[in-house]
Amino acid sequence: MENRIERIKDALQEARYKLTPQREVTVRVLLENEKDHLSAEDVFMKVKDKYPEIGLATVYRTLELLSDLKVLDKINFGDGVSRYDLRKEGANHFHHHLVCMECGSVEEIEEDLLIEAEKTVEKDYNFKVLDHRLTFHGICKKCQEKE
Amino acid sequence: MENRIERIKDALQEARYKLTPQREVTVRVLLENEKDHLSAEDVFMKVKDKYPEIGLATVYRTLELLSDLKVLDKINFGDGVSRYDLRKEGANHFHHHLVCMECGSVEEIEEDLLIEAEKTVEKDYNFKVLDHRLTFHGICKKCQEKE
DNA sequence: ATCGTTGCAAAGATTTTGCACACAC
DNA sequence: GTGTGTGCAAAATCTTTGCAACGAT
Repeated sequence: MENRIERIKDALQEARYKLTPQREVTVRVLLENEKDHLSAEDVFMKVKDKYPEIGLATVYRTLELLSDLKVLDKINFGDGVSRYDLRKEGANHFHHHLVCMECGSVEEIEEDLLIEAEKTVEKDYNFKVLDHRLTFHGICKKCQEKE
Repeated sequence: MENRIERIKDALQEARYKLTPQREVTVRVLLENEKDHLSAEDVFMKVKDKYPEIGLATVYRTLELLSDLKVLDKINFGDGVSRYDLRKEGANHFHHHLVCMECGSVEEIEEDLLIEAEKTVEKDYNFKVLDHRLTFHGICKKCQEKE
């Protein structure tokens, strides 16, 4: 945990930004809720518990900054809000998501399912792949069992 | 073209909705700009050329309706707006996209790259896949040649 | 006459920006 | 001191909703 904060601090400093208290609290919230795909508003409320003086704009600015630095990925599951997802340590590909259409739960998959698909795209379409987004929509295990 | 409008009319009527003039103009605009991933505002402006009395709210309502009927897919490439994409005739999977990070162009891929990946997800994660979204981010052919 | 549909305007929700002040080096 | 970073409020953007009027059956 502290280790990962250090890495993020390094990433900020490399780009000449500081790890201010506000930014550190925001990062901690993201680390503590790594599986939850928080919206900016979600992050703001959780940060506010630990650091009540913070403003919403600062949270937005921090999230945008961390997205630019590729510490975070900004994702969108089709409801009106952007959500933020920490990039895994050393992961050079973005992980995939399974979104349940019944209960709305989101599961993450680390396994890279796209190795072949990327080769095809590079070869057949002359497109240089740098990143990808893959989301499956369907019914999760729990909701299948309910029926 | 007329053929496809008839099919969409059928889809509407099956769900007890009418193909009003406003809706028809909207559908025509979508068909004529099938490759362009228009935003609601884009659609509105193009519809307005043909049917100046239309209101923006009607366009939004039509787009939402057609999305519910699975005639359209609502997609989001990370800029602030939702875009709408006609589902291909008889396509039971959503096509994929190649988004160029240089010039912003969006290319479509019809080929299904996810057959194996879906099997993996169904088997290893017990997740029943009903649909998917796959977008590759990278550099398109043209922009690679420029460099 | 009923009921879905529309246009307009207003409201809502999310995100961004302007600006004066605070803080670190 | 210089310049980045912050908080607040206002603005901007995108989308949805309320409501009276319209139109087809």
